Amino acid sequence: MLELAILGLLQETPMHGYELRKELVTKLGTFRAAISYGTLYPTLKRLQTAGWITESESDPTMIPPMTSKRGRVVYKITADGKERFAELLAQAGPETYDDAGFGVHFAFFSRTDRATRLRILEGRRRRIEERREGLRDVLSRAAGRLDAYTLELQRHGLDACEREVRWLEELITNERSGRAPAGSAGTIDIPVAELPQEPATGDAPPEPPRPHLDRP
Amino acid sequence: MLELAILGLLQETPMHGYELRKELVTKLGTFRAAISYGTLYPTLKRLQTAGWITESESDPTMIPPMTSKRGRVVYKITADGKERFAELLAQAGPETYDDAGFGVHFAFFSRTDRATRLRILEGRRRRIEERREGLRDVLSRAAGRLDAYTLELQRHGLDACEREVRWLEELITNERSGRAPAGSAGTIDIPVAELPQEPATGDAPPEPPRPHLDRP
DNA sequence: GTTGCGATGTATCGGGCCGATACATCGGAG
DNA sequence: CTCCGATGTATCGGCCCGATACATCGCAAC
Repeated sequence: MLELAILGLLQETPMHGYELRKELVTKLGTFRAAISYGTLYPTLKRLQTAGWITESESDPTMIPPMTSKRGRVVYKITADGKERFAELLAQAGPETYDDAGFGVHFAFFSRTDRATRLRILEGRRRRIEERREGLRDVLSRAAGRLDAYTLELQRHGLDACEREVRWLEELITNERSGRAPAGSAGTIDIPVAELPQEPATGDAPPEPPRPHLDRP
Repeated sequence: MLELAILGLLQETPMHGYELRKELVTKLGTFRAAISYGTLYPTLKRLQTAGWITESESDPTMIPPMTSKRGRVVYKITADGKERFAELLAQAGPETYDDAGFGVHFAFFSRTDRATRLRILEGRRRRIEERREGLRDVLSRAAGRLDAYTLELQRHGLDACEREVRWLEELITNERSGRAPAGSAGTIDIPVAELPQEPATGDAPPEPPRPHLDRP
């Protein structure tokens, strides 16, 4: 999970740990609270051992407008790492559909082919629908067994589920009709040379037309 | 966290692991996915070592209509355990306000005094408001830096935050005016003898009048 | 000037929790 | 009679978190 996120961010540009964490927070905001350094550094070490990334001392190719004055340990993705990233992006297991996993995958949707995007969106919907059915069961069957507060909690959970299903449905419809989400912005403003643009599983490249999505 | 949940459920009635897990799932549904046995059993062992609960072989005082035919290891809360539960219920640290922690505390609100309920509700609101502000920052400041999908993810997260804040606000208002939540049901239908009704921190007992809460 | 503080930056440790896995038993359907 | 699904207890490896400990830089206050 974190592996995918790190590989994805390092594919945009090399970074050191601190920057990485900040990017992780802003990009995966809601679904993944903070990402502790106690997770980040061991993971970086793991990725290094596996050969997906390399470590280099404060390289001078740093973009000047970046806040970091003098990087200590800069991490950079390797060719193998890019392969690994593509592999992780395309595959969708059960962990792809839980809150954290879905969030990470979704955050990289602009680099995922449409078929995979649809597969993930539908898998996530299925998952949430199951949760929703469970809550409906509790609310109808066990209504008398539970106190008012517990019921209110379930109701709130049910509400959130229904809302997410509707959101997913909208996204799925848009995908099918070949539109990107609401987006006021386009792709990422990084040197294209960084991205070899390997066609993941042979599909049209992401970021199609993109009109708008009716949201109140 | 799990400690509080287990103690709370065992205060209602003695149970064995399997039952405990099922109750855990239905009562804490949304906020806490499944609770693996790989978590449950070690925790039970820990609680036992600490002296909060005791283990007894298949006791005959089992309620017949219960699904379990023949309990193997039945766990029962001790007097110390009840004290511990009250202590955990009343105290509110930072972990009380994350998703899991809040869910567990909320699920036991009918056994929490009003002052504590308000404290927790407000703490949670504060937490979500911070998350919301973070998302607003990202959406306004970093709008051009992120791709359409990432933006959509943030928007959805922001939406969920705003909704939860409104929900909390409603609950807080209700608490202040001495009402329970929407609830169509009252308290739990367990023998009152099980609950010594110790006044946690000296406050009026929960479950006041309870009219309704206007939800669409 | 120097002192001290907040942001930047790297790293480890203990512990909670999860998913996978392995068993064993019981009631009932085929 | 046999197999299957629900019930039931338990462990293991591994991810991830919070707390903690350092060290350095730029800057503002005194």
